[in-house]
Amino acid sequence: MNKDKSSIYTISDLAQRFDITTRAIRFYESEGLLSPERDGQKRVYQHKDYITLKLILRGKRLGWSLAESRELIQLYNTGKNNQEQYQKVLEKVQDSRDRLQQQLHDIEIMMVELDEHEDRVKDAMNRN
Amino acid sequence: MNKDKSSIYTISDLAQRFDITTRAIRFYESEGLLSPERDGQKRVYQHKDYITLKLILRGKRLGWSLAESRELIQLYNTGKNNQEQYQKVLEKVQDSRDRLQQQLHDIEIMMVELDEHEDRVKDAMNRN
DNA sequence: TATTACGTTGACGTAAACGTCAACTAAGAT
DNA sequence: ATCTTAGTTGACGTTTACGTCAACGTAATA
Repeated sequence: MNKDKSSIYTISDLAQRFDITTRAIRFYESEGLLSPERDGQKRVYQHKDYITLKLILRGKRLGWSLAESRELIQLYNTGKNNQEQYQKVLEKVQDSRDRLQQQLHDIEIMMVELDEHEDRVKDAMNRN
Repeated sequence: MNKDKSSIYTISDLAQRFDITTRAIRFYESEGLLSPERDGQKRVYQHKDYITLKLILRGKRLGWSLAESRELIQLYNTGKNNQEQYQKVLEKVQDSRDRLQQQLHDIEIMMVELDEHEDRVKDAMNRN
């Protein structure tokens, strides 16, 4: 547990590392997902902010809205045993999982249908 | 291959079957994804339109834009061997597949972290 | 000291995919 | 003849997640 100097980031540090814009990071803050410290007027990000950003982007990949990710983040931030929040998040995770299941199914069908389509097209060509 | 009478739908028939609004269906048409026939001014949908709608919604579940789904639909509609279009669609399917892979990974991590969080919280409670 | 680089706060713009009226038409049912 | 019940075409509104200026502050550098 060493307080590494590298655990301090500027806003553009984070932007680079996550390949997002500083505008996005500021927006997440304005939406209550991040709350970095300040040095004067400048934002200073710590390791925990890095972690939070990782959560946000993971949520985005899963199709979560920022409001949804905010609930997850709040769950982690308050060290409390908020069963209600916890259940809500769990449900959301389950939803994502269900959606993934459906999508896997969709992909399968799409591949099959594309194959069939190719077969038909080639068949039609050979008939000439 | 019987031309079943049930393969004719009104716009609200389709809306019900797919649990979407008629507004959405008209919008898809205005975007060039559907082109139903008309009986006077009324839209009349056939089985092929039903199929197309299924494609659209499958695309949506996979996170495709309507423009992307339109390419897929055009591929199917022109019975031609459009290799270029075919490749583009194949790539898109592959993209979706890659995204799914990443999402599965994200879900796993999220579950683990939620578990860990719960453990920590309960641990803290037991220390009192 | 002037320039450059980076940061800040507004404020307005944007794209996608519809939602939500409003005003009108056409076909049956009463 | 009138009332419902769909359906139609605009047209404008809405949401989310930022993008894109503009105008300004600050700090290191030439």
